[in-house]
Amino acid sequence: MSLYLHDTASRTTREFQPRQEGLATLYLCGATVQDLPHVGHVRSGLNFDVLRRWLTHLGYEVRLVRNVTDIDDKILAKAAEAGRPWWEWAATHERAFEDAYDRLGCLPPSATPRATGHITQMVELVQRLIDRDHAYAADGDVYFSVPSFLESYGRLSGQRPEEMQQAEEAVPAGKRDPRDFTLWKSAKPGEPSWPAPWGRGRPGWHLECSAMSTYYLGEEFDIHGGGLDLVFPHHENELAQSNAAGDGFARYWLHNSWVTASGEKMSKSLGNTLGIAALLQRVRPVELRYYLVVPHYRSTVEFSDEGLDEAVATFRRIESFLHRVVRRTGEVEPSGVTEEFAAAMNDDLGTPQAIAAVHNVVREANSALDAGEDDSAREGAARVRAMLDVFGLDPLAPHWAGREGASDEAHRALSALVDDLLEQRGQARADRDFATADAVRDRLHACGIAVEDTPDGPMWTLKDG
RNA sequence: GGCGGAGUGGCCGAGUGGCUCAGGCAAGGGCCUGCAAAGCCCUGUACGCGGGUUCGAUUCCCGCCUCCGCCUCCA
Repeated sequence: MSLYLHDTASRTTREFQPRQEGLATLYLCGATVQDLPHVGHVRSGLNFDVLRRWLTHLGYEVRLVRNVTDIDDKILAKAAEAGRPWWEWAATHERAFEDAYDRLGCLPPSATPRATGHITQMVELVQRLIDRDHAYAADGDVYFSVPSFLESYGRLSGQRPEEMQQAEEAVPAGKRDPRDFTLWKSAKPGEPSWPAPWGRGRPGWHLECSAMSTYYLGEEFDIHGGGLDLVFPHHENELAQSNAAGDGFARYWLHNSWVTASGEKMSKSLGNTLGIAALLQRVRPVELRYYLVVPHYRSTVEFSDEGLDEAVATFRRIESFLHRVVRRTGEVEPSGVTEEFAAAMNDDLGTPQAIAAVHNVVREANSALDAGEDDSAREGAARVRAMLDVFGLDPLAPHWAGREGASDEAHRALSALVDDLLEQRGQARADRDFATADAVRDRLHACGIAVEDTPDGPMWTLKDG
């Protein structure tokens, strides 16, 4: 059973065959660090984090490079507007993105290269394109010549070059063809610039990804990922410039769909974005991750509070199952995933079916637990942990366990107090003094502590939200 | 105008030419429980509209409607 992935370029689901046995190389278009991250940005990072985890599970060594675009028009404009240095603006937002990825449990990529750190590689690439007559300099700007590469331009996005609508009104003087795109922008007064054979300037948007992906992963690598909105023009242009320069470039193109709000794509320009920080006031990071990671990566997620609440309830069902097993029978280590789960994941990352497989195990193991079949319940829990780990959602994994805020000392103190109260309640129950017993429970509840009676005795948890 | 995606039971969301058509949430009934919670069991006659192909279509084909995206910065 092998992995199949939907490749945007061929519009088919193809068997994944890495360039090199046992090694999977991935390049993911990360953020332009011009603003704070919203759910949509993070979904992309999360979707590819799950792919990376699945590839790892399948035994691949994974090299994942996720870039940081830290120089572009909007960064310069927004920084100027705020009266801050552009590099500080970029660094500030880069940290916000890193923090969001980390809180949501994304494994760190192998590298997170910045555009500004790879000007040399970009200049080299532009020179190669000029040498091959696929690019030309005009007044310090350098453009990629689309007509010079017509035979395959448009292949990725399915656009025909002759059908492309032109933004005629804004065609710069130096462009020979309106479809040509900028590789290098000549320096403007007050803007950052770097030296180049055509004069000082800064890179165009698409250039960095071609330069950095091949620098880290080789002239041909396995998977190039990003949001669906990058297919055109960003990825089309990357592909064109890399192929034109003679590089094989990406062998599979994967694109995640986006998060919408009220039916519309969430984007900065529409102003309908949902910030990560605000959402994490409402739900725990692991719960937000569940919400974003379970829908298929190529399906649109229509964000809704109800949907988020449902995800929270569903995740807690799985989580409380694991806690029940551990409490009853002791620590459980992850074992393997079920066949149903693996089959779903191998079919273009069928996360919805895969999570259904998890639920099936949870239900059966819950029954086993009720029936006192501890071994069977433990086996289920071990599988559930393994499967959740592929989603980055194992509540017992170090990343999530013990992250609930309280320090160990505070937790110990609280635990002692609560246990004391629960003992009083237990005595009252034994005396069939239920008024007192319920009063204790109500009191704890008012303090934010939920108490549940189980066959193994009372269990308490901190309520959140 | 060009290219692409989507419309499934109260809701979210898979999937398939017919056989009981995932899973979750919500709802109702039951078991368990002092109560509550959790858990387990049972309950849903769905596939945008109109044609066609077929013994049989939600699933294939044609047309239509609606929504969304890309073609300009965008995860």
